[in-house]
Amino acid sequence: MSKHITASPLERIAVRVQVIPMSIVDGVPALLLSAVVGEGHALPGDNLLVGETLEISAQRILATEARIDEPYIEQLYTFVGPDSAGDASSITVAYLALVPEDRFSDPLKASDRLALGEVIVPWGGETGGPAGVCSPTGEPFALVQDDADILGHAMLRLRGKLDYSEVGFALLPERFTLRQLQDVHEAILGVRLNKPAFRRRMLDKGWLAATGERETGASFRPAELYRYRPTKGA
Amino acid sequence: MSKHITASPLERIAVRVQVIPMSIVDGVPALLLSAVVGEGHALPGDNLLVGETLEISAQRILATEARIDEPYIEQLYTFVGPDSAGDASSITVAYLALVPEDRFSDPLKASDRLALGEVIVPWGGETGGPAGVCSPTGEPFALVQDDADILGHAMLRLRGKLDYSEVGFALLPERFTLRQLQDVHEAILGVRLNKPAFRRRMLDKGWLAATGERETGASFRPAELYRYRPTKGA
DNA sequence: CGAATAGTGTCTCTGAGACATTATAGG
DNA sequence: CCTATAATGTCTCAGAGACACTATTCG
Repeated sequence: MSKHITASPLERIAVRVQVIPMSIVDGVPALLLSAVVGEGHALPGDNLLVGETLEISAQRILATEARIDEPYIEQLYTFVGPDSAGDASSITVAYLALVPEDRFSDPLKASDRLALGEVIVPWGGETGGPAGVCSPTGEPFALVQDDADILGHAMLRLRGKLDYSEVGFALLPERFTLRQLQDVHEAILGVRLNKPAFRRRMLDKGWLAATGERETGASFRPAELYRYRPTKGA
Repeated sequence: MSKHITASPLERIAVRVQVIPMSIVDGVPALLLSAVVGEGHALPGDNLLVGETLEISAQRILATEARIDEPYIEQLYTFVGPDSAGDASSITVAYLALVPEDRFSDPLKASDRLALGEVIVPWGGETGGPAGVCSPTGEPFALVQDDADILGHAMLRLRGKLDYSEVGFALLPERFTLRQLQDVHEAILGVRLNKPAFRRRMLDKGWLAATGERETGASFRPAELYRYRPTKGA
């Protein structure tokens, strides 16, 4: 590590914002990766621009690099790492962005610089640690260590917050069936859940409003569609 | 908000690290505040120096401004705010530091620039929001909005992690009684807990190792002293 | 022995897993 | 009527609150 002799010892450095655009695709946690010239794939990211807040910067990166608008967004953590030039150091702020599955298809069709990756979590429960990514056909993507760490943090955060927060609904369309909600939970937690218990728990929380409508196109009994109803107050 | 015309739109700014040195004092969550000239009290903080990681910077600030060494330390969150000069913007990374109660007394005796503040959480459960501080005699301290927000985040984080992590033990000396552990939990959660249930839960987690020793100096039956035993593996 | 707190046994209630049963759509 | 899935009823088990009871130290 190089030491600089400066007039002021104060560190004045570039700020990098790195984003994980995540969803549940085919029942598996998945994310969008941008192609990096000659380096395979990496998380979408860019430097913070003058006048931006961190959250606005993350939204700009998502819109520019992954063509995703109005995501649910959440800060993960911040660390010191090398800057884009590679010699000096910079600060990186990692963000997690969640969207419903259907909002991944348009960006993937429109840009060949984007790739879909399936998340591989090599640890159980809330142990924590880095996570990996592979293509939908199963070939592993090479990730830099920082990206694997960020992704691991993202999965840990999701598993921790899923049960008492709205993150599960950020991964679903506005109207959804209880089975879809359960699929999302199972994908994030990496375990199978008990159906009656899951239904009871979700309905008891008061988060769900039945719409009276039912899904269409199934060749069996159609499930009722629910809507997320944010709880006002404590 | 002022816009700058620069050759590069890249934001190259100072990084500020802000720390909450927290403990449980007399059964109440408390923290150390530094005196700011002409401005009352504020959270200890300083700019990131060249070559420092964020965590090392937080430790330096704690050692320098609050005379606290080897704390349990945890990153809270990062936001864009005004820098120390007040005109341009900077990035602030907030850290939470936890120490046992007895490690607050030496710094408070040694430095008259430090003040002890008791945390006031104006919300129940895990609702979240800013928190306040008052002196041990009950007079409120004025906090800037950012500090109140950071403090609220800290309390929210503590409440959320208390039950499944080691943060509770970071607030206790190496050997402690189950009553002390329960006092810590009650102080953080802001509720009274059931004694037998609390004992069972803690002992069942396998986190505690009985030392065989007992506390001394009490005029009643002395409690057994326990030690925290980190769980290896999942 | 009295006071004060440590530590435990037991009842009950609640929430969740397991499993079986009923309900409803298309073919 | 068959099949596949939705939705629900019920049994059981585990964890936690409530409460009372026993244990142990000092004075």
